[in-house]
Amino acid sequence: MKTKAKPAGKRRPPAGSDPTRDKLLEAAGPVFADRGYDAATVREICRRAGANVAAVNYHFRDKQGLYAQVLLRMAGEARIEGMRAALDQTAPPEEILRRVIKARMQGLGANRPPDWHFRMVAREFSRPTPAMSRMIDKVSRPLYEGMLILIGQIIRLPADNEKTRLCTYSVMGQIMLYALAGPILMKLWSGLKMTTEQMERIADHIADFSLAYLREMRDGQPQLEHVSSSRRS
Amino acid sequence: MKTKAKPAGKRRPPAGSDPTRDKLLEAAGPVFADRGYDAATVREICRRAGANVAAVNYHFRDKQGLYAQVLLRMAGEARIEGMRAALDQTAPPEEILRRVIKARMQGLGANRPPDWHFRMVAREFSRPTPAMSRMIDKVSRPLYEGMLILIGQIIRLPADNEKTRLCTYSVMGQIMLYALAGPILMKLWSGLKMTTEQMERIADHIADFSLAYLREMRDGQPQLEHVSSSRRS
DNA sequence: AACAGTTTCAAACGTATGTTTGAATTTGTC
DNA sequence: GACAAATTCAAACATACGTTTGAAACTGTT
Repeated sequence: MKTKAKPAGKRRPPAGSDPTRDKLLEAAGPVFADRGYDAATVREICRRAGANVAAVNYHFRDKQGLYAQVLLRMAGEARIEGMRAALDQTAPPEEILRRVIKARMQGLGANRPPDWHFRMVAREFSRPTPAMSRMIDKVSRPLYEGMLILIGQIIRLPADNEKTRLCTYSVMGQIMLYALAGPILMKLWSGLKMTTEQMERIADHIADFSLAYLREMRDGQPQLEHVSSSRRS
Repeated sequence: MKTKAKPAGKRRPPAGSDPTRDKLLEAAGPVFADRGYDAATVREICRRAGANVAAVNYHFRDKQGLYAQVLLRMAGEARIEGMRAALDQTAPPEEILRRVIKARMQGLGANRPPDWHFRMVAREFSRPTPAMSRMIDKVSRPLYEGMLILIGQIIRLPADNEKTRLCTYSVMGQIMLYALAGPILMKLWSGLKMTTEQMERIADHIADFSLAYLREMRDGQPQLEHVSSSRRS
């Protein structure tokens, strides 16, 4: 006999708020991010939420169900739609690259997700979970592939060329540093506030830093002669 | 009455090998990396090592002691001494930068640490542990600061200038992508084998990618006029 | 106020964990 | 082989975990 679940709700109007359920979701995010799914305990989550441990089963069926909702909620709050939109625009490739970088970095500015999002994503690198992997894959693979095409357009190489991939990784690495280790970088450099203006500046820096090389690649600068010849293959 | 610990050893000669202890350390690394300290269980580690659960207490006093030794061992196997050496060399700054990058990327090549090292480091971002933080700080802070000075020399700005920091982060981000997400990148791009030759090539790419911008900064290219004027302040 | 549906609660349940304990086994020295 | 130290073992211990359970409390409708 499975746990008594929350009924579909027929007698009461769909409640605009479900305070206990919301409090559980709020509390669960940071706990899962800190401790990972296995070591996160229902009791700790409920302690933080001010709820009874059975509430998890009532509202979410079980711990797994709570985790899934936390991920869903997190995906909904991810600030990367702007990258998608920027990639879809019609503009010179260099300009699109700048906009993509800006969109991403703006998602890390004043209105960035809470720190526990950073930690949750980092955890994915250490222990991929199916639920999390699906979420990240669904969100980030199209972006990755879009970037390959974009960088390829700028340097006039196919998207699957080694150089295109390496350049894409170089751009992504710069972005990911902030996306992944933002809070840590802020500790390392007290001047890093990740304000909206600062992230704007950083985005411009990353774009400029990257475009310096990408333009050389495109223009076949003398020091890149060997690459220039391999471009025809 | 605390756990009966492994004696200092007086009657037997210092054993060249301590098979159970070694097996525990071998087994513990991946388990701690996969599950984190809290969720990693002594029983799982002992199951993998083919040892009795009390062996952890006997050889390492407790779970914490085992973890500490795993970290120590891991630090010993870190392949970043080459970066330190390269930073200390006397050569043109650009050449040193290339060598530093090469040294680091070579540490990720054919003889790179086992995958669980990557996972262990990633976990540090999601949940810093004092022991791990000390280890990483001791190892990486001097490198970080050395890089700031080096980049500053190349672009002729002070080490604590914002631009110097941003450039340093841009270089580090590119490196860290492979250092942190190497195994994941290999899944994403089947052509990435992380062989010694390939990592050599990637290192050269990162150096070239970065130096394109750094040279512009140093030479005060026309599109960077505003930066050119702020260099005097 | 009665009623029925919903939500919360405390205790119980079955299972798991790190550590301790005392005995058995192993090992090296004489 | 005797002996003592070292190592391993299984069971016990105290604690903790996610889930279940039945009752109490709450809530909205009539």
